[in-house]
Amino acid sequence: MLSHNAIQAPSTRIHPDVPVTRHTATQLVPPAFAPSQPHQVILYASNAEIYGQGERATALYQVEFGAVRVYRLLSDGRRQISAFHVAGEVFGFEADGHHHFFAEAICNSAIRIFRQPLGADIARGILPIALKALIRAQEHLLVIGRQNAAERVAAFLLDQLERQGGLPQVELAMSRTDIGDYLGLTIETVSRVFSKFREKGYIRLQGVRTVELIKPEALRALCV
Amino acid sequence: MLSHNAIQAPSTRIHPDVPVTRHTATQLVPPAFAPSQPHQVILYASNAEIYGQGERATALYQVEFGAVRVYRLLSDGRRQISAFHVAGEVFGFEADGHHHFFAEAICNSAIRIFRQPLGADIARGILPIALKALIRAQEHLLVIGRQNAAERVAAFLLDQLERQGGLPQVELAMSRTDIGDYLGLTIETVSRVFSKFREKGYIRLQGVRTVELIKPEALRALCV
DNA sequence: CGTAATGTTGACAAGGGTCAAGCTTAGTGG
DNA sequence: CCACTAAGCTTGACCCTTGTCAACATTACG
Repeated sequence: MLSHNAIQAPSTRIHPDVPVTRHTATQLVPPAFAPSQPHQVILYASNAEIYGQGERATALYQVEFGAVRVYRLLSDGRRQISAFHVAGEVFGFEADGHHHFFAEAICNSAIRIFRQPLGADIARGILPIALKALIRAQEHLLVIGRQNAAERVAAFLLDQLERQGGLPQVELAMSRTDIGDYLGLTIETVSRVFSKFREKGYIRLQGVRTVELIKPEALRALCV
Repeated sequence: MLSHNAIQAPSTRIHPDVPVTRHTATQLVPPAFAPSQPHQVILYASNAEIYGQGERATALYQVEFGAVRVYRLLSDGRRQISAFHVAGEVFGFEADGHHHFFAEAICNSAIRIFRQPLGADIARGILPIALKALIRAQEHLLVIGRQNAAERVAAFLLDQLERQGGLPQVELAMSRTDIGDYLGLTIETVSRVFSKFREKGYIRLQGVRTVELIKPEALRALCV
């Protein structure tokens, strides 16, 4: 369906940028806490890796500010972003002591890292968060599995709207490539749908990363 | 992408069977335990609903025998199955006290139901299970978002193989429709891929629900 | 200000959806 | 026990949405 003749050199079309840049997590400032403390805040530069697939999972992560993408790769470079995370959100749950995904900062971001092992009380505290993540992922399955391009982009925009507290001026932290890889579309298709929404008067684009949702109800009607 | 002109009467093409059959959970035998007991086992007939979207979520469920599908519907009838569950597996986690999905028995099945509220110790016990479900869902996102029809079906068959302990004779509990709705494909496409795999000698079909995986390595090569 | 990265648009192709017909299997009743 | 029927599955023809390729525009950055 997507990138079929993907045997082609991954570098040509498929995310030449993705990250070869492992462990370049540019630590803009020293940790705010000593390692012996229960948590520390680390700053990551744009596109810096926070953790990688296969690494031992020893910590939980919380976005202080900025944004994070969590994704997985196929061996030919196809990428699926399973979630974006913004300020306040917790991510990095893993089941068997190993990360199954990559996490990267989308823009310059501060991440609070909790390294301590999880006690029963903490387990109780993070269970609701994990369950929310589970429901989000399963709802996203419906979007990707059963909705067309316009419906997917509409769902994405409305999700962004909600996350930014409902004010119609939506600031996108992520590129078109990220959006495409989140929605299971190509950047061209994402771009075309944006243009179509603009022509229909559903949205207004002020710069490429600022979307004003003029008719959110029209977008909502698409998501049924 | 799928079912676009879905404004058509949902009954024609889109799962006329789906459920309408709410709460028909045919209780083939009386509960094995009295209601005051911490859990009970209930038998569900094929296609009986175990719980429905919007219901208050008060319990956890474990498959004793049989198989379960968990899914979500769009208003026009498009369906996305987010997970299948077989003997031993636990499902029915919900975050805010309400079910966000439907659960149905695929075939005659026995489900153990735990109705008691979750204490800290239980929360600790089910956290790993919930996290595993989360990882499964996110991995499934990659399959649906970034793999083509053949790759999806291959991933599905290998998953079934693994779940049945690795013996190459795989018994499918679910219909082609279920498989399609799980993989984000139509039944026709699923059927065509099965035929292609048969022609290539990857699988042998003994009856429509029994698949012998002759060359699992060929299927694995597809999933990269 | 020049260059590279990112985004947009168009032309074209193909994977997979839709529609339709035929085939299999399972269930039912005579 | 077998014939009939319905549900489920397969296959083919056709076409639409979206991917691919390519050129161009815009924005960001040094």
